[in-house]
Amino acid sequence: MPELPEVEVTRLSFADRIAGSRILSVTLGKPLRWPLGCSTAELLGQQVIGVRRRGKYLLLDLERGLLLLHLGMSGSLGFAASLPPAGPHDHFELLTSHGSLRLNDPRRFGAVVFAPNEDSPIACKLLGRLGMEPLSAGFDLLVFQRGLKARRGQIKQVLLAGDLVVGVGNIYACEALFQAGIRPTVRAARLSSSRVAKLHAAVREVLSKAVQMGGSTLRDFSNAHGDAGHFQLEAMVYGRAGQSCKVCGGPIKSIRQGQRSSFFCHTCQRN
DNA sequence: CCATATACCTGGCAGC
DNA sequence: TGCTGCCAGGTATATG
Repeated sequence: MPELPEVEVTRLSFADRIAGSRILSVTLGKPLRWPLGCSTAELLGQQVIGVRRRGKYLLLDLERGLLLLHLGMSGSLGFAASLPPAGPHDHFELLTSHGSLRLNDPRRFGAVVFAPNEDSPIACKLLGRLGMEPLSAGFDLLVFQRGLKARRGQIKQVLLAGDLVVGVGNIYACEALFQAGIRPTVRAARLSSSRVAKLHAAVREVLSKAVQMGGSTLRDFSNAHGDAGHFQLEAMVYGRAGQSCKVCGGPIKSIRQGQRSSFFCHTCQRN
């Protein structure tokens, strides 16, 4: 579930409330993708300064160091003064003076990793190859254009790779390509500059609209308040194989690209 | 260096 | 009802 919009919506739903709190206890469940990388004692008593986002990572700034949180495929966070008893899929919990922050992640592709600072090896390993932030002013059209020109792969795969632009996952790659009228199988390097400009705008528009709609809830995503998102109702192509295109009425196609499903309209998305 | 395949893990669903 | 196989929002790592 968690692409950039879901991660940002999650951040917005608890950042203000947790900021300034102090960590009172740490509870670990089953192993996640990587080990925490520090003792729980190292976290106790530390103040939570704030919550930032980089790509699909949340960065919990502490007095000394930071926690990198990733929601993987099935993760979600909850934050409340008091949470229900922990279930079998709750694998990390910070009890703070402002409330409890809990990660629920059935598939456990997510992670919570401590880094002493942003230049530490572990932080560089996880964040170092990330591309431009699509919703920031730093999402430069010319850099995007040059980056695409240098790629031999298909545009959908290049978007998903995350080393040119971050945060675009399977749902929003499909949606942005539809909005830009670009077929997901086109070689990135073959896109004209006007189509690249269209795609650049489409990525921004689709992601920011999704943030406004609270993200997409396909199965069980919710923000840290427990609210579901609604963007999935706006989807033009994702998950709509065989249904009719909302623009031209033609059938939405589904294909496989790099072991993942892509959805597109053969008529509205040409070359 | 680049592009593609694999692995990680659980649960929901279609089909038999 | 219960079994099997396939599919799912991500991405580091291995392989070619």
